[in-house]
Amino acid sequence: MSTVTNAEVLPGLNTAQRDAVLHVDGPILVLAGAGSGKTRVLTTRIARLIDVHGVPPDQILAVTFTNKAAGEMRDRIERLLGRSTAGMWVGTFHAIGARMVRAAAPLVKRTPGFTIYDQDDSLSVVKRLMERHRIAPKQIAPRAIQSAISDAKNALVPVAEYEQLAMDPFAKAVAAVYRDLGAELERANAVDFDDLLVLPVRILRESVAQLKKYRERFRYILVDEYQDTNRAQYQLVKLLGGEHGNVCVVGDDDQSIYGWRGADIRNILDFTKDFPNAKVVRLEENYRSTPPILDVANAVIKANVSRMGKTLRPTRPGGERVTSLRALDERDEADWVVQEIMTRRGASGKLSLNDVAVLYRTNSQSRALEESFNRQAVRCRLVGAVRFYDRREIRDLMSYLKLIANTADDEAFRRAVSVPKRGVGETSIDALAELARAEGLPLYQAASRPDLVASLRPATRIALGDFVSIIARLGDRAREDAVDELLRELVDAIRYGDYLRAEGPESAERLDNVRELINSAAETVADELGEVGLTPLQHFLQRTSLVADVDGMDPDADAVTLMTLHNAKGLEFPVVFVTGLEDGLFPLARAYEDPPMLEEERRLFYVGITRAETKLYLTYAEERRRNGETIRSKASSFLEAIPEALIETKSTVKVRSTGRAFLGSAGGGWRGSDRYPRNGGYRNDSFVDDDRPRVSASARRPGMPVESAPSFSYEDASQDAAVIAVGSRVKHRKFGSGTIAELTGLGRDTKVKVDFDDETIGRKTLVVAQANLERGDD
DNA sequence: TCTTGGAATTTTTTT
DNA sequence: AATTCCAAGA
Repeated sequence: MSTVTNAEVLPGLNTAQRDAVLHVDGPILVLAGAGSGKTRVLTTRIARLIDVHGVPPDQILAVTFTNKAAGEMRDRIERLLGRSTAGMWVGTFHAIGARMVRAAAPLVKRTPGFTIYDQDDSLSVVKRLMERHRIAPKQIAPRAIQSAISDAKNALVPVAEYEQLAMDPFAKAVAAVYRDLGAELERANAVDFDDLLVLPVRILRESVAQLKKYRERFRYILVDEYQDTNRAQYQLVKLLGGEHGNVCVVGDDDQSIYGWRGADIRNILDFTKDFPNAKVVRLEENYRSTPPILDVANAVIKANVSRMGKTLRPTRPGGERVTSLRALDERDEADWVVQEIMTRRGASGKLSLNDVAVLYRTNSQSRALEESFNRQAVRCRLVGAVRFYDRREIRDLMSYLKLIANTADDEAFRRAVSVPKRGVGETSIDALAELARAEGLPLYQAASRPDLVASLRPATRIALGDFVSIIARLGDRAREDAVDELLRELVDAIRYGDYLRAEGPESAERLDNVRELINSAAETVADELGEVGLTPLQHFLQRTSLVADVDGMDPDADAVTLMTLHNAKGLEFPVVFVTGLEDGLFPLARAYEDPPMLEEERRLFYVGITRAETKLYLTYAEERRRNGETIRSKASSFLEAIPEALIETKSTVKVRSTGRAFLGSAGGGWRGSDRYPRNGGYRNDSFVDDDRPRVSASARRPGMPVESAPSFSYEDASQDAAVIAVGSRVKHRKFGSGTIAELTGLGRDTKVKVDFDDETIGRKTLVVAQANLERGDD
């Protein structure tokens, strides 16, 4: 007896969920609030399609946001069905796109073994192309160009159209690079992340046969997290499912947090226009969180103007109030978080570390937290931050593997040929690149042509010859060998261990990472995914270039999870801390100038809140180091906007200060702000006792006259020392004279922005303690 | 070609 | 704070 027949499954579902599950043919939009059981709806629906309606698994396409979610979805469906779902395509848009490109590679002038360039790879291509077009990176940031191209691709704007629309110098520069990038990627038999969406669209648009093939194959299409799809993804869905209309999209406009990546909220708002007969189901009953948490969530999201409007209704009873915490600084905040976790663990006895997540806006915030966890010997796992595959030693070896798999990959060639150092430097590579370009060849092939390299220095020629023969030899092995075996041979051939050991004290850790890479390669060799015609190495590379941070999250080890709010999407934890709730950090300062951006930040906060099942903490610090300078800030406006009654307020310090001004700080940047003493109730006034004159924090109070002491002198300022204040004149050894325009940071962190008289120099940011400024000329 | 030390610079979020 | 950039020297 099937486990997904009406009698057994439907009683567990509410009316709306049942509506969504029972709908079979035709379009359906499921507006699923956080924690409303949408995963259950999706999995049950798919299980029923297979079991009750007899749809073969290979006629189903399910799109998820991460590979991890894909794996979980397949597992759950197979558990419901009690059998395999082999043949069903489940994966991210990018993974599915890669598969489509692989299957029709010649149509987009690639081979099935193409390389996927990550952001760093394509940025370095962009830089080189800018050089070719004589676009100064000082004037236009390479990243800006890269992201403009990415936006264009995600919006499906082709090069020709972009060129026509390009009016200003920036857009013209982008257009030039955009055009060349396409040619460059093609020549390298490579694609970038965006191409994994754009190229499938092109394939379906330009080849009737392909379109027919996929339309007939995928009779049922399901898309999760639909609010975060961009135009290209939307187009893909429309091309594949537009005809039969068996498209089920699930999303929540309140959880749209990827606008900056081209996600277009109109996709969800306009779904019923694109599919006029679409059924719409709303899931508003929340099964995840307790009422106090949902009260806060609803109160927060209510402030957004552009939303469809939806209120989460609790189904769970009772629950603790949400706690907010004010801390002194990031370290204080982190210490408190760890202690609170341990206290809760002691009190309840059955709270496992796996039940706890600590979330933050930016990756750099993880550091203080991680240190605190380590200091207090509490296990934690960090998701994101430095991705495994981004580590230098891993990138080194991966570039070899990529080059072996695809000798046209010039990015891989450039990296591989220069580590370990073998006497082929930038000059030689550039010379080789010139030769290669003249012949229209990839670097590797140019390097293996004796007639071409004849013009290079003998030493360079020999070094290149050795390199080429190593790659060629390993290339032969790659056809047969397992990837871990190949990696061992590689490490041996280039003496990578010796190289790392010569590098210094971190070599042990790096060697560990190399071993880990070899282990992970050993695990993936057997995994075929039903695709044919690729070598083990090609499988390995295709897989590793699409892994997300959360994908590698190991749920077995008992540890607290630390990650960004973006990474927390789709996850849930009994206990959640949202940290760093300070104005300027969350929401980020720039969001204040841009109302839609502010709303997106608020949605991100909403996502964070709704991750919590039983207890939510919202914390902030009065002072935090950011980019090397100490920033003082007040509680986030998001926090302030929550009705007081919903929150229990705490502070790391029990005794309140009187709020009196500091005697020692002339200019009084902190006057009126109440700072708490660190220990006990006694103010030890380290600022007053410290006899070192300090640059005041006045810069933070625009409009106030600025007075400050030069931080680099303990004695009286000498005659030559510059007056560091806004408006004063200074002289720099190299840049000449200028006027101070801005002053930031405290003590040794003090930085000035100087407008130099020489127009070609313009405005520069200098660290006062280092720049050796002299008194200016007037 | 590669090393070095000082200077300048950080886009927030990621498939 | 930490990485990346740059110019000068080996």
